[in-house]
Amino acid sequence: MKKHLITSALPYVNGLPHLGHLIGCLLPSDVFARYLRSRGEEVLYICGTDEHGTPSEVGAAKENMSVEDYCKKYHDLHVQMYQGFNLSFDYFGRTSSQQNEEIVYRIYNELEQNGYIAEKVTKQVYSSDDKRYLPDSYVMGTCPHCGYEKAKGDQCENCTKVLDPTDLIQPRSVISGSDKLEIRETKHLFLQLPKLEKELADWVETRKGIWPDIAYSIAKKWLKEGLQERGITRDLKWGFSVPKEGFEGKVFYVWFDAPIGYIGITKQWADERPSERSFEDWWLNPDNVVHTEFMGKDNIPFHTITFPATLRGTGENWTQVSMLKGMNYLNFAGGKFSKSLHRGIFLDDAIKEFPADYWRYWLIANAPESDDSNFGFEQFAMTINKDLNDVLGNFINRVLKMTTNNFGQQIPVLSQITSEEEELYETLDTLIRQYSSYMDNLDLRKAMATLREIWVSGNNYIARTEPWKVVKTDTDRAATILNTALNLIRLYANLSAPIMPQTAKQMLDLFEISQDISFPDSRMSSYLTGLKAGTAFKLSEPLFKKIMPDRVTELKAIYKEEA
RNA sequence: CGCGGGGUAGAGCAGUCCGGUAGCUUGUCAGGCUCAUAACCUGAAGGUCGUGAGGUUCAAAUCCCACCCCCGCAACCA
Repeated sequence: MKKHLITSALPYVNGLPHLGHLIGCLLPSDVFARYLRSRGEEVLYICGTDEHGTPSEVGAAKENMSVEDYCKKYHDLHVQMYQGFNLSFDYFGRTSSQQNEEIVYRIYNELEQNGYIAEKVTKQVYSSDDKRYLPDSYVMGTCPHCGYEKAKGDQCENCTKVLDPTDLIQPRSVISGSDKLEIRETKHLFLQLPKLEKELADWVETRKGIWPDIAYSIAKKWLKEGLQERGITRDLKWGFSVPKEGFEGKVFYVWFDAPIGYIGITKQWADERPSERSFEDWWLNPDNVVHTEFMGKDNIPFHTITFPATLRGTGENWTQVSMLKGMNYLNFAGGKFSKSLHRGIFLDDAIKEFPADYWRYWLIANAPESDDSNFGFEQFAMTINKDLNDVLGNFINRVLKMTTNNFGQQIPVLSQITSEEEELYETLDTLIRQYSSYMDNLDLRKAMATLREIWVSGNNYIARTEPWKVVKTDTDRAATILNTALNLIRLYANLSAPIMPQTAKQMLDLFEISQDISFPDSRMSSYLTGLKAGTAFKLSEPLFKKIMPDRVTELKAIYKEEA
């Protein structure tokens, strides 16, 4: 059996993550990791903060900290928030780690030896007041086409024309506002993507029908337009220094070392227990590892083209991505979430308002898979109230109470199975097959619709069999129905656990025996008799609380969601 | 003529690849039930599938053509 390597795109360390980051890659990858573990698969789930680059340097300067301290501070905040949402990383590392540096140098040296690295002199904007080179988007000025005064050096937001920093009238630094800019010539290293194009195109072709359309078509687009050589170094201080003569004072570009970070972070994980773990087992073992990557759509080119090309160029037999899930964007009140404007719902606020599982369920059930989707508190409340509270929560509550009132707090005896139960088994066997097939294919919204149907089938069963009536005339029959219904709670816990780990645990904890999460691998006819008669259970508060209309109004005001 | 995604009941979406009486959730209305959290179960109404009295076809949401609208991306923004 192949083992599963799962990676989530690495969130940039600068600033705090919001719901868009959560649904873009972190949460779906966690759900998939938990799902595979529940099926007994061997899983290594890796993530971490992406730390190098200009935004970190600028952010640190703003907060008057060293870049090292700044990154550490925000890395820790990320960790704290992801714990709050129960993300089950096997390791959450950092791209600035010494292990990542080792891997970056190893890969760079191999690329160099194989002739995939070239030197090239480029022109860069240098700001003498900031004492640094400026990336194109850090240069601001008046657009020569439309006169917009806040055009950036890569593109004018107003007229959308693509610009070069030298096109701008009255250019100035975004960081300091200084206009003391000059164009300097500077030497950089470039990865020769064109040399790898043919090989890459053949490989991408084999991914047709396996990757989602959005990923395949973006990769094809780049290949169709022809790959260009790509700079992999920058004139910055914060990063891994370039180990080559004449490149002193320069560092590798963040987009070169960030994806390599998946490997570097795996090595961080392995180095904790070197006697039993090795990163080679996962990253230099393509025949035995299935690698699934999760990312937002903006990241797709880097995961389908540049990173695979980088690995291929080394000549080593790296584990390549097999499955790839690219997500569209989650919008808020019709617009984008924004870190810089603090627009939207950030994770620290989200967790204060509602339990993590509310967010996890809503986000997965409404994941932006085929198109950008929108977050709104009204929709959120509706889904939580209906699906979680009414359908699932109420089912558990009615079954527990009815049983308690008639048989006490223990599972009653299962006697004669009837056609009602057989019909239920059959319905569930079909739905569970469907559910697992959607999960295997990472069709998250469809999987959630099916999970909901599975919950509904329990209410349906109770409505058809009417145990509250039957108990007056036929105690054995009522006991059988409630025994089955209580077993459904255990089923629901195990099926829902990848999405709602905390709630699932609460559900299993109702029964006073220790149980681990595991996906039902047998048919319902035997699975739904798994909890034995006589097993004690607890009564608890309802698992979910409704979100009332006045609360929705309040939330919309606090988070500035326009109607 | 830059590229990609999307435009299907009030809202949110599936169906489009491989043409064949338009489906799901929510909301609305009616009925059932009264074990449970004003919950649950069943049924009904609601759509000329962005536009084109466009093309192909016995048949188009689905294939072809033209156009319109929304969102995202455009390699130095992660």
